[in-house]
Amino acid sequence: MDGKTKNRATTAAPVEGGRPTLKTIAFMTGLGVTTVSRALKDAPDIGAETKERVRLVAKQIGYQPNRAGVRLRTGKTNVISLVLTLEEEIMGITSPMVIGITEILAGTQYHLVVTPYSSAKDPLGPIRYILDTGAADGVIISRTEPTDPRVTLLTERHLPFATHGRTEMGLIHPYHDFDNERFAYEAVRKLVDRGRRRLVLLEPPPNLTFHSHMRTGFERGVRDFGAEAVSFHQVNIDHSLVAIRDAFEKLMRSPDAPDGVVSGSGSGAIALIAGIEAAGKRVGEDAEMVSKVPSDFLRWLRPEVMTMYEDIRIAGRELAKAVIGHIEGHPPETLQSLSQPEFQPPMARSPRL
Amino acid sequence: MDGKTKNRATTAAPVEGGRPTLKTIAFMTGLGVTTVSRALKDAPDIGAETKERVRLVAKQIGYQPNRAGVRLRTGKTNVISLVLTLEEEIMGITSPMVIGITEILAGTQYHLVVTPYSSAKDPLGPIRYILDTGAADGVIISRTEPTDPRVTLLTERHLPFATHGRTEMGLIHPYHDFDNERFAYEAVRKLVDRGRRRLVLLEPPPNLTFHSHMRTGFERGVRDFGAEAVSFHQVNIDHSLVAIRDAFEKLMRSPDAPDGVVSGSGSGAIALIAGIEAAGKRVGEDAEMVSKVPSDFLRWLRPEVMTMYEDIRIAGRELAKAVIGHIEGHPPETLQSLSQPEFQPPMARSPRL
DNA sequence: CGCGAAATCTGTAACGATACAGTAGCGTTG
DNA sequence: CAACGCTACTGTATCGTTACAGATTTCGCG
Repeated sequence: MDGKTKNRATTAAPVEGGRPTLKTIAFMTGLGVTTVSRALKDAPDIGAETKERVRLVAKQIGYQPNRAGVRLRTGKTNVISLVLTLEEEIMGITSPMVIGITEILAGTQYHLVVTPYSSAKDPLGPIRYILDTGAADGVIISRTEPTDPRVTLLTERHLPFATHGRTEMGLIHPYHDFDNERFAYEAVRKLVDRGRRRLVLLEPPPNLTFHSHMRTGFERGVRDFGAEAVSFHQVNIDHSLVAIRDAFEKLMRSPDAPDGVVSGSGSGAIALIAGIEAAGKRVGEDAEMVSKVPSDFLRWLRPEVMTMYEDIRIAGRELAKAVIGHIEGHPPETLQSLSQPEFQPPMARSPRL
Repeated sequence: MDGKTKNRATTAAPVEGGRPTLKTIAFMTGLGVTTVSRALKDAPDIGAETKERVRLVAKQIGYQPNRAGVRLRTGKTNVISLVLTLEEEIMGITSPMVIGITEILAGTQYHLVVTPYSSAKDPLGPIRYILDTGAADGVIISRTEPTDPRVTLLTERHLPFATHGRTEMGLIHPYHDFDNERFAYEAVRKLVDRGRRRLVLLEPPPNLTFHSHMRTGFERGVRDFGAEAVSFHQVNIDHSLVAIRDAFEKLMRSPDAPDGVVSGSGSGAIALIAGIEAAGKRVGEDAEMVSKVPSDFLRWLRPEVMTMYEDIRIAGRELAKAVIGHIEGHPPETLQSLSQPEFQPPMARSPRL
């Protein structure tokens, strides 16, 4: 047919109707597939005008690279995996976490895949799966432990990740954390300011890193502000609400009963309140309470409890930014963040009523 | 070298160390790549013994098909996409939903990808994206509307999906729903049983299908049990807690004040309680309340509120099963489920204290 | 005028899987 | 015994992309 035009776009006109590929653009521009590919990546050996032309056509026809093609060829999955325990949390912190992560990923080519693992018996399972199958370019993990085998494994195998919570392995890696030490310290200050002296802490489970953070803050506060720590290790925030309530009711009925409580979780606080009331006492009178919360229900329903808000959505955002930074090769020490607790102001009453 | 053995496994010995592929198995068994592929899918034209041998080797070396390879060749993504609004819900129903879905997917080859869309302005955005890029084999959507353009689009384009909530388009499709009509009806019964007569409903936003379900149940209850409906349409469960509280406080201060409340959401209930109390009245005395809840916080903190539990985790499971069923070609009418409300028993007090 | 370098562009092979169109071997049948 | 059909297996092409190793053209410069 046309003997003049070099037979570019190798085989023939691409089948119409389907989704556009590099071949489509190659055909439309009269360029080679390789050129188009390189033009779209802004490679240095492609002419400026050509790049412009390719970009224009690509945008016009709504070209989007085929993820499977890229993944097969390069190994890049463009996937971030959020690894979760199925058992995780009564009071969904997963919700805002997922939302926060996707907010960041929405501006990128990354997709979020949720990878669960059942029961604490095999936390390495999903990590191994991701490593073995190359399922993701980066991983976000939570419930971080001081010596966390997942962190070890991911580091060894050079898979980028970010942890919600810190580790204590002398290993610098991306993380986001809430300053739980500071929270507990300030909580104690608040209670002492209000005349409370005999304090208890409903602590995180001992295996997680922020257990010691919170304990440290609590104990430092108790020392600095001249209070007294009442022992309460029978339960932690991972226990059922019923277990927490029962244990705390018992404590409140005993001669050791505290007059101030710091709760490491919002749902734990609910159980503590129930325990106090089951013992026939009143929150805000017989005992005052400060709790870390992921929402503001408690503030609405029990304004007498002082709360510090931990914004999980922001945590999700920070974690997403951190993994991506890690993937892009930024040094891990620049990918760490710690968010500071702030007391929530008392509930605003509507001014106009 | 060995002239006798036919040169099977086409090129040469696969590079060691990497992850096993069909080629690896082909090399190990001395079969062709095609044979291995077909053996693993239990194709009828492969000998029983050969299949056995291939399966054994595959299991031994931990073969897992490369998702990108499959996806590129067949178009099957093995992905289910959960489409969410970023703004969605204060009280995370996303958490248990995600958990429920992954519980089901864990037993399959499917991965869960969370695809968000910002603001209600473009609910079709993510759907189009998935359709255009072939990003998933199936989709789960929520906040379903009576005439839902997403459902129309997905149906037209034959992409399997399941909706959380029903539609009213004369179109049979997979869904899971909570029986909100029944909930409201039974809620009214409960209130009337306790001597309440002037009732209000805090309703879902009018654009969602379950708005009319809940209203219908409410109104039918009001008729059947001889109560009276007090108008309260200024706000719905999508409004801010502050807005709900203020509106309800106003109502409670007016001569029209109701003595019974049905709340379509747990967080809404919290705002209603605040409204009642802001008006100087008491929940359980001046007005009684029944609420649908996704957790049991309310029961712990405000046992005077009667609650019906909607198990979102189960919804997640049902939806996952439904999409997969749809993908596998089961008729949609067999992929519909409706979960029945149940009153929650009053909080169990610990017997041993 | 010839030659090398620079600037652009290109074809081929490969990633791992599968659809498709075979082929080889063997027993049956007229 | 030729033709046929069946069983069991195989090679090739292909999905969309990119790495790599050219190829072509232009231009400066001796």
